[in-house]
Amino acid sequence: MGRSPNCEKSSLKKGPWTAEEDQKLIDYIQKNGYGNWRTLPTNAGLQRCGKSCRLRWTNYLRPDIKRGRFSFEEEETIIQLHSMLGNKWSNIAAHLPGRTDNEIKNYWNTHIRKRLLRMGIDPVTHTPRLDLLDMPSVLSSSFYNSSCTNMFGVQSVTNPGFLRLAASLLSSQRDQNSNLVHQNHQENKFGHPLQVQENTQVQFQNQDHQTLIQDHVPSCAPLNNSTCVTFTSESAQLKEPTVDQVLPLNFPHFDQQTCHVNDCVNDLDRLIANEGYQRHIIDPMSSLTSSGFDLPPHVSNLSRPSSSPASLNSNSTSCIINGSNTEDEREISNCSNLFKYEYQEILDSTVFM
DNA sequence: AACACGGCCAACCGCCTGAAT
DNA sequence: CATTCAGGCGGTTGGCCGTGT
Repeated sequence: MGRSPNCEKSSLKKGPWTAEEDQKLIDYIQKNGYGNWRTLPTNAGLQRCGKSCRLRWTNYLRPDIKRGRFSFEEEETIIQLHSMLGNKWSNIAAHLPGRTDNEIKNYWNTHIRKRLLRMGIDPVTHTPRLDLLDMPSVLSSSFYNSSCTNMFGVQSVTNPGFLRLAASLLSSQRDQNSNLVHQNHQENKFGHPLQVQENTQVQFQNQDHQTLIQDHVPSCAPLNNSTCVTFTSESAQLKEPTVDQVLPLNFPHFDQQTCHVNDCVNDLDRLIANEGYQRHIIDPMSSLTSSGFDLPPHVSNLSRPSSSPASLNSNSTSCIINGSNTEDEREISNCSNLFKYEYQEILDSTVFM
């Protein structure tokens, strides 16, 4: 004979927990720990199944649970891990301290999954939804055959640039109501006042489906000298965003409030070593056109180096930047270099969006 | 003000695996 | 070794709540 049943008592309560029940459970676990869920309800004076107590504790009452909105970093982590692990919520939760598998699962189903679908990204495979693309033209293009197999091949599942783009776009959508940059004057880490241009609402609409992305695009520029990372919005009136409109707000290493690049050196090395980033930037326009790819209008806009944050030079790795001191120059240089790598990845991805 | 609708999320359900008996 | 269950997991549900009409 095996064990005797424990959770089949009809007298056991179900449904929402009361504050009194919560307190009983908390008090008991604080005194005795939670080694045996089977006997816990009886010992704690609860008319609940042990399983119910365990769920209540692990998903809600545990003191180390983090509440509130998911951060951009958490969202990006979820997307990246989900692309590798699938619906392994407990494994994903193991990488997000304070978050429960249930919470992550709920957040995925109610937020991320829906927005990925709206963006035309398959939430299961993390690739563009093939049913929404003009596949004959894509597959017949020499550009696809020569340059972008990573978008639909095996590598596409973990393509860091694409996943980052997806996370960034999700974040920008989420944050648009959060008034991220609504002050007219702010200071960066050097004490320079930042000029925040009037927010620009940009729409991005895919011709094949009704993806609509609204984005508030700030522009940060110190007012009093030439040391700057300027995010011009010269194409603010375009219907679709250019690279510099997409990146500054969503750039994962970039602190919008302070115009500070976080952990850029380590990240640069990591990106180059592990994620296939290159130390040079291609000339997007010539590369695409020479391979016979018919550039859609918004990609043409993306390809203009002059619209990039630090005057991306298509023929070299250098940027035209003026700085007032060493720290500023290093900061700006790191920032602009990071933008180069992102720029190329974003471009690769955006061609198919 | 009342109603309908949809989003959110805590809690439950059902299944699987390893351990206890 | 067979049986049974606890614990863990992913999927699903139902009630609450905010928003739009």
